[in-house]
Order: sequence, then structure tokens, then C-alpha cells
Amino acid sequence: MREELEQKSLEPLIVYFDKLIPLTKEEKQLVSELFKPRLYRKRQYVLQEGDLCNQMNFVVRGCLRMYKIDEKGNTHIVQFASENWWTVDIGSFHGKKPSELNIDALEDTMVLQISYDNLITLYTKTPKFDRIFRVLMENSYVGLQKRMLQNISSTAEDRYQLFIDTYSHLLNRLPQTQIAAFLGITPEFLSRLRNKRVKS
Amino acid sequence: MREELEQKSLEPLIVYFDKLIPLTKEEKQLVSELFKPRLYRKRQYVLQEGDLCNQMNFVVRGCLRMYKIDEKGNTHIVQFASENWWTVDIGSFHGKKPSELNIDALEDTMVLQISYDNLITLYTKTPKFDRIFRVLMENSYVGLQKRMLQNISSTAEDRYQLFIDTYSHLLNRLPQTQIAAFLGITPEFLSRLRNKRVKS
DNA sequence: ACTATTTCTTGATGTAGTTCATTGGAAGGA
DNA sequence: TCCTTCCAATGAACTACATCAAGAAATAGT
Repeated sequence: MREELEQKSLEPLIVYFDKLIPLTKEEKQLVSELFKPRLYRKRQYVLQEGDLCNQMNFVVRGCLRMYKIDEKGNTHIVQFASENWWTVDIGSFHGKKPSELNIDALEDTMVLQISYDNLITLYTKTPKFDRIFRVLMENSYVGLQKRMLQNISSTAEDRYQLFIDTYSHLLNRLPQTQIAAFLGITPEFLSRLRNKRVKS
Repeated sequence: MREELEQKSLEPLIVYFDKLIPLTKEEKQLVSELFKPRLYRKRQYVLQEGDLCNQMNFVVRGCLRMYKIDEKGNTHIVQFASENWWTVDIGSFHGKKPSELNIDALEDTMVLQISYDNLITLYTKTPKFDRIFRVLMENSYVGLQKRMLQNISSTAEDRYQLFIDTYSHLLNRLPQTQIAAFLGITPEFLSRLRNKRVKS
């Protein structure tokens, strides 16, 4: 019974990999063994500042956020991770250093987790996963670079528009405070932006 | 004679790879065959907006910049690449899409280039390079994420201080206009910041 | 169903960073 | 060498966004 449920929750991940680079039966089996499902409740920490990030997370359903709290106590969101997205503090994960970031759940969230050691096992047993994760990293890098460029070259209004275009599925799922923390503006200013947009 | 020169210029790259993950003689040989040295003069384009980015570049000496020009005509620098750094528009390179970015030389610059096809050859012949480039991507991602966080959470002054800490070797090599374009502020404002810092 | 907490809105005022214009100095090309 | 082009500095006016404060609306917990 328990196993059946786990098998089921693993499906989205296997489909995800298989689309990137087709997997053999054995490789699928290996994924099933090395990734573990885990449920986080809303507001629960997945990773807390100061701890080592020892798990890589693939979101099956729900939504996580990764963020930093600055000296003034303000929250800055690095990334949202909803269905079929990954989240991990790569710096901490690979560098074996305490994380400066937090990850927590904005909704009740089901993830598939792989530990550092198991990921190394995965790489060692089937180098195909080196390639898969290289491609994953490349895609993430492109996305981050795009956001970086937006941030240094656009106004808050443009960035909000891009957010709407890019994350339409999250728009009505997230409180505006979280969207503001992602855009790098205050909730008050976001409210004014929205107000202005409605009028015109 | 020509070959000797090429062999010599390839050394820094082989050392670079070897430090990340030790290479066999054959792998070193393969690198020597697939990477080609090329010289760019100051102001020469390495990649021009609208073109396909078909080469990955490793800087042996000199300095390149990767940047975007926005609708208002302002330049925004994504990255400087000096000795032992890589530069490539990954989105264009892997997505086979015209680039929205430019790369040009801030100084006379020697690079080692590998074409897309040759990189695929490299991956195919020795999957170890999948791993090497996965690790490379991970490191780049961490750096970019750090900068992203700085940008959404810090003042221009803090970012300038971080630039000094991180890129001290470039500080006196680059005109302030370029540093300002990297920090995401106007040259005038950078000038004022510097002036203020000198006084205190 | 009630209360506590979080979220959104709006106003008044403050500030980091921009824009435009001008000047002087440094560097680079024939 | 002159001449052009690029680069840094500084003033004055302007704008995008922040801060603080306070009330209204929506959500969540019991």
C-alpha cells in the first residue's frame, strides 16, 4: 500500500527526466530507489539558514519559496518552486557550507527528495545523470540570467508585467507580499502599481 | 612553429580542467584538438546581438564583457570575463536561438574557443566532460545567484564595495563607465559614490 | 461564529539614484 | 603634433521607490 503510493508520487519526476533524456527501465528503477517523497505543511521549513542543505527537492504539488532575510529583516525571494520545479541551495549543497538561505512552504507541498550522497551514487552508477543535471543547470542558469538582466535594466512595473507573463499560474495563488518580495519592491508600492494599471 | 604556439596557449585550459577533475593523456589530447585559440582586438565583437552564439569562450588573457542594450540605448553588463573565465550566451548556444546579448573585447584578448558541434563531440567521446561542465555550471549558477541577491537587497554603495572585494584585479583595469554598467547605476552616480567614500 | 492575524490599500513625506548640461583632463589615431 | 574621441567630475532639477502610519478587508484558528 505504502509502496504503491510512493510509486505513484514518483511518476511526475520520471516523466520529467524521460522527456529531457529518455531513461531505461533500470534507470527509472534507480530513480525510484534514490528519491523519497516527503510532505511539508504550509509554513514548514525545508531548509533553515545556518543549516547544511543536504537535500535536493523536486516539487510534485504545492509551492515552496527560497529566500534570504537581510540585516534590516526584509525578505528577498530568490525563487518560487511549484509543480515540476527544483529547489536547492546549490552553494550549500555542493560546497558543504551552512546555507544563508531559507526554504519554506507557501502551501502544503509534496516533494521528491534526493540526498547529496544518493545523488553522487546516481551520478556514479549512471553518468547519464551528469548530462541530465548539466542540462537542468544550463536551463536554470538561463532563467536566472534573464531575471538578473530584467532587474538591472527595468522598472518595477516592467518586472511586474514580466512576472505576470512568466508566472501566470502563480499570480492568484500567492499573496502580493510574496510577489513584492520576489520583485524586490515593497508591498505598498506593488499595490500602487496594480492600482495604476487597473485605471489605464 | 604555429603548432607550438597553439600548444602553449592551450595550457591554461588544460590546467584548469585538470584541477577540477584530473584528465588522462587522451582527454588532454582531445581538448587540444577541439579548442582553437583566437585573438580579439579591443572593441572587436565576439558575439553580436541577433547572431547565433556558436562558440564557447575561455579567456586566456585580456578581458571580455557580455552585455545587453535596452530600448533606451543603455548598456547593461551581464558579466566580465578575464583570465580563466568562461563566456557564452548559454540560452543562444544551447537553444539555437539568435542572441539578445553582445560580447566584445575591452582589451586585446586571447580566447580558446570550442564550437557547439565540437562540444557535443567532446561530451560524446568522454562523458567525464558532462560532469566537468555540470560542475562549471553549478559554480556559475552560485555566483550569479549571489549577485542576484545582492542586487535585490543592497544599495549601490554596498554593491560597489562587493565589486571591489570580488573583482579587485579588474578595478583599475576597467573604466568607471563599465563598472557602473555592471552595477546597474549611472556613471555619474558611481562618481558621486566614490567621491563620498574618499571623504570618509 | 468569533477573534486574531495576516493582507491590502491609501496618504504624507523622505531618499537613493537619474537626467541633463557643462567643464576639464586623458588617451588614441593619422 | 594636433585633433578627435572618450572619460571623470560636479551642480540642479527630477522621479521611482521607500518609509511610516492607519484603517479596511480577507483568512485562518479554535
